[in-house]
Amino acid sequence: MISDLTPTQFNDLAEILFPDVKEGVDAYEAKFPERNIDGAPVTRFCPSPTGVMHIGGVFAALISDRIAHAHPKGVFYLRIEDTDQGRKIEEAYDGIYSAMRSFDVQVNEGIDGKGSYGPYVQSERLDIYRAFTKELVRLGHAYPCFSTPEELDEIRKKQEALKLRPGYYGTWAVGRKNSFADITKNISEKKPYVIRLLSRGSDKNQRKYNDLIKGEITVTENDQDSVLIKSDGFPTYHLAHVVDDHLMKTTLVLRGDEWVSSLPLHLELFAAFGWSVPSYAHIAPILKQDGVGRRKLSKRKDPEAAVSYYVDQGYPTDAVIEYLLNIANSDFEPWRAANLILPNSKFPLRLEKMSKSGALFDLKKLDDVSKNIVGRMSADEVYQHVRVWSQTRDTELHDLFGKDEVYTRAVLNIERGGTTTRKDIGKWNDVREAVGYFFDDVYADLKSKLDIATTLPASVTVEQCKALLSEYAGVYDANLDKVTWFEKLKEFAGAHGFAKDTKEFKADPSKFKGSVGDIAMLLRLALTTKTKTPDLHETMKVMGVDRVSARLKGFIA
RNA sequence: GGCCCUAUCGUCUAACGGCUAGGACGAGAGCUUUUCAAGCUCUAAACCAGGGUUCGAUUCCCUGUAGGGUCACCA
Repeated sequence: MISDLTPTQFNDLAEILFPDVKEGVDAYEAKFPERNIDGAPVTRFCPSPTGVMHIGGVFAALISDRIAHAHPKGVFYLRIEDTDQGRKIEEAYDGIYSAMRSFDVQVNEGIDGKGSYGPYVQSERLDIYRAFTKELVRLGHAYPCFSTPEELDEIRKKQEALKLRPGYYGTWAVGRKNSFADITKNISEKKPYVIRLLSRGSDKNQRKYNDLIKGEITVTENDQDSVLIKSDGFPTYHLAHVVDDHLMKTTLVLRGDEWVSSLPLHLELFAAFGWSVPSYAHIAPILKQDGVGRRKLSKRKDPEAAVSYYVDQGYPTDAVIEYLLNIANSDFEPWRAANLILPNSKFPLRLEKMSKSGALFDLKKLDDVSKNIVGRMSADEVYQHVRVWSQTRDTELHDLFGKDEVYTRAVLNIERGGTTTRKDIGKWNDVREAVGYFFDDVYADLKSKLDIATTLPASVTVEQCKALLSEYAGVYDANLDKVTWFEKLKEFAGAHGFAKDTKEFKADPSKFKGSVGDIAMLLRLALTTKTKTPDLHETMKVMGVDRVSARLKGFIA
């Protein structure tokens, strides 16, 4: 005997518990008909507004989006799960919406007022949950439970003492034993209560379930009378998930694999309602190395867990997306190499190729992916991105880039657009370091800290260097092509006792003050204050003869 | 602890039961008409352990070990 209550009593109970629920479940079923989408997948992303957006959330959203949109009529929607009134944070709602907008996932419903299967925020669906819970009570699948937290605690302690499985199940589910009279009395006395599932399952029954990522998994039947409606009237995740995904016609539930263990409960709930069950795909979490062990990327401990980190650092969204795609399906990289110009949305993502266990987040790899993406961008694209990024994050750089647009674009265009790709910029945060010296104010600042003697060949004095620089300023001709320019530079080197080429120098270093490479390095350092810069010839060309001349002569006081 | 899941270079991973276990990032060495980057060449680097099935096991099965998840009126 599962419950002492008769069907009639359950029916009465439903009315007593939910007297105000007028809209029957049939009305809701009629309101949300099957979608006319030719069997296309319907997926969703369901974050809770409890803090900053997590990179793992973007990962789940990305995969859900790509799987749905592999089909022309596929639907991917956003649903906000704010049933925990204690943990919710008002700002988090906007954080979710803006993250969805800035990472280019295509959200069809649940954002910007789109979609006709809403509301897409759970706190606005309370009447729906009440109607369906009423139905569950009426069917004898749920009951009110008046057990206090203290009583539940006591039950658990007894179970622990007896080395039994903890939980509210079977004979331990004392709320099941309440008579109809007890229940009505408690209600009339306004005792607080929750609504629990009246589970018909047994932990002795196991069966196989095919998860689209994990493959075949063993599920043990649920036998816990889990809470469906909390005492504050809000549903738990479990009830809300089942009702919403049924009503919104979800065909594939993609979620973190921490949910695998509650799959039996969800299966029982779908069965209790008599509904078909969606497919499930449980995603392994993104991990972080922590000492010897590894753990989930944590919002509190790891700055890179928050999506805002990538936006603030100035990673192009495509870089983050492609890195994540690569974690999802490792054959993304070869695909990208073979399809250089296709948007990554064309990549055929496969759930069954996803890893069953969590991957360690690798910032180095992200940087590499990002450098390749930035390297493929045109100077104009880089310019635009930096302008937008720097506006709120580096106003000095923003002003610098705004001052002389033509010059700045020329700077960014060095060694770009040809067959080679520069890989010195991976994120907009790198730009200041990479090209700042092109701007006179930044150069002046850097020069004041520069000790030109540090990289000199031992054979030359600082004064001789300064003289060389000054003299070269007089002979530099900005109109020469690269080959001729370098020929002239070699002659210049030779005229001052330096070897014209490296081999000659290496053959007998004692014969020279240095090689043409040393002259080039001296020029580079004087012009840029850096030892690592793009091609010197192009750099000088972009700087222009006046600037080059001024900088080279600037070392003589 | 119970239950579930996972296990290949440092990292992400590939390999119908069958060649010297492949690639990428990272590390190291080298090449080049100037530095760095890029590019090219090369090097080091892995099948968790033990049984079984099999002509043959990284792959299938069992056990162990390790790691992860979960056991809430949180999601």
